[in-house]
Amino acid sequence: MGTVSKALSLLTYFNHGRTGIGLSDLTRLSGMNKATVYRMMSELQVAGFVEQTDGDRMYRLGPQVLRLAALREAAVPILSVSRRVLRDLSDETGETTHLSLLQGSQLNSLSHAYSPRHATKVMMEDAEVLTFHGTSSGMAVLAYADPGFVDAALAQPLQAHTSETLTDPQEIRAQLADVRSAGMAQSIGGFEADVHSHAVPVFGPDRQVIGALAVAAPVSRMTPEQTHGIPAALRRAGAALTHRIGGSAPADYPQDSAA
Amino acid sequence: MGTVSKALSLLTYFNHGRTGIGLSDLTRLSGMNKATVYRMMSELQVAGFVEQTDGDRMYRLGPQVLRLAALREAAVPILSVSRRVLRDLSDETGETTHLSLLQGSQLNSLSHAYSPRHATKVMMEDAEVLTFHGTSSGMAVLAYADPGFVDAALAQPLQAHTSETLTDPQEIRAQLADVRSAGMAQSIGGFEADVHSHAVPVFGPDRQVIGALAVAAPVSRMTPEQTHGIPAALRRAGAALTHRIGGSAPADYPQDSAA
DNA sequence: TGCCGATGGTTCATTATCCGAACCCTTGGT
DNA sequence: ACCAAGGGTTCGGATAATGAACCATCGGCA
Repeated sequence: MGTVSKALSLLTYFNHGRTGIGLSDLTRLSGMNKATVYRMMSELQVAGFVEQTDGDRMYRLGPQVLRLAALREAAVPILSVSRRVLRDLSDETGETTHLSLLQGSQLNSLSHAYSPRHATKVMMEDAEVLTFHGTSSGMAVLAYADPGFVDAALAQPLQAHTSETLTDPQEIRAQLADVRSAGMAQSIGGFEADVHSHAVPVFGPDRQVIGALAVAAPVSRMTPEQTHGIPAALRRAGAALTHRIGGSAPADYPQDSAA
Repeated sequence: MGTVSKALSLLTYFNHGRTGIGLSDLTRLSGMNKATVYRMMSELQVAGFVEQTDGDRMYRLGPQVLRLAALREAAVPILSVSRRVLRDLSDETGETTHLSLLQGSQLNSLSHAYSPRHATKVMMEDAEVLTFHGTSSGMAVLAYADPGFVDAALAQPLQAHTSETLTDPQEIRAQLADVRSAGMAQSIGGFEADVHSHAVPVFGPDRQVIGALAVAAPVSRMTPEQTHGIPAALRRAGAALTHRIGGSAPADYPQDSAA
């Protein structure tokens, strides 16, 4: 691995639970030498990718990432496009919706929308890592990912979020086949108990899956009517999002015949 | 310069006018060897910081920056960043400073700092609504807001806080032109008699104005020295704040020539 | 058709750069 | 006064970055 990759990998240790990391912690987390980490963080700091707080000397992400994100949006307005789609889908279903995108080998939640219809709702946080095996979004992505990618994802230790989480690679592969034939993944209590979520894949211009669009509802609210209406609305929204970002579904994706 | 810095410097060539750059262009822009640029971009690509389009092989910023930006937002609410800027500016000028941010269609004061240098000082309260026409902060924001936003703001009844407050939309628009050419707004007794305040706009990552940074001093203390020193310090502080929150000024904003 | 220039991508010997064990300095707890 | 832990620094040896030259492909263009 090159020096640049190592330096950038340091940034992956930041998340919602760890917005600031000290030099020693970062050394332990990365397994690299302290001097190495220090030099890399110094370079990242000069570039504005991280900054150090004044009191404790914790590192945190710097302002430069905001600039880059704004430029990325200017070039590929996935987030701004998705916001409308998410809003409409939340309005239509009355439930929480969210978009997650593949970033390298991990799936990150990046945008969400709530519906004001009900007092109780599923809460979401942006920039969180989603597991492939334990979420409907993850399964929707895996179902349309390269075989090699699936192998790599399932080769890692599969943690059970709840008692409902599937962790046996064989069972997961069997379910992926179901997802492919339905064009949609579904998870009842697989990530958090009491949450029933549906997800459809989102495709890029090269017909590769780039992420997933999902609806998450409390199990208690999944009436027969919702059980029918949510998948229908989600399918439409997914197709719309894929289309609006210039993507197209692969030939074997079950197309909405009414489209 | 280290390898990491060089690699990251490649990202600086992306801007609103150049959202996609080819390998040869990037080589010319950076002055580095083509093989070097290629290797670095490959590493950045694996990390998700850039991606290559399928047709032409232009590089553009990748989805990973979105994740980092979301985390930065979560980690650094703009207020905590502004507190240091306000403190430094108060120390430097010896006067009261405050930050106001656009929230929807109204401007709210959100943070302030006092200087211990003088016994008399302008007092501030956080979370107060500032009028656009009657405060230097409001004028600084309006001067860089969308035309439609300005129209809406001036269409409302314009109350006079003091006898000095401008309330004629025509006169206000004329003054906004002055603010634009100076890059700074100024109000002598416009909100409260006896208060002379200066304000500069603060910009977000999308070059939109998001608020204003201001210095408020008693009229009696505005010596010729202060009349020169406060605007200079304020300009610097405004640029620093805009930068530290990842923002950038629009092209037509009068830049500090000594920067 | 073959030539031309421009582009993206690759190779490999040289050497600049990075690495890491060990060290220093400061802080906070006891 | 001591200790442990954190941030930061040093310097010779190991490694990874470098760049001139090369290949492959593409799109004009006579």
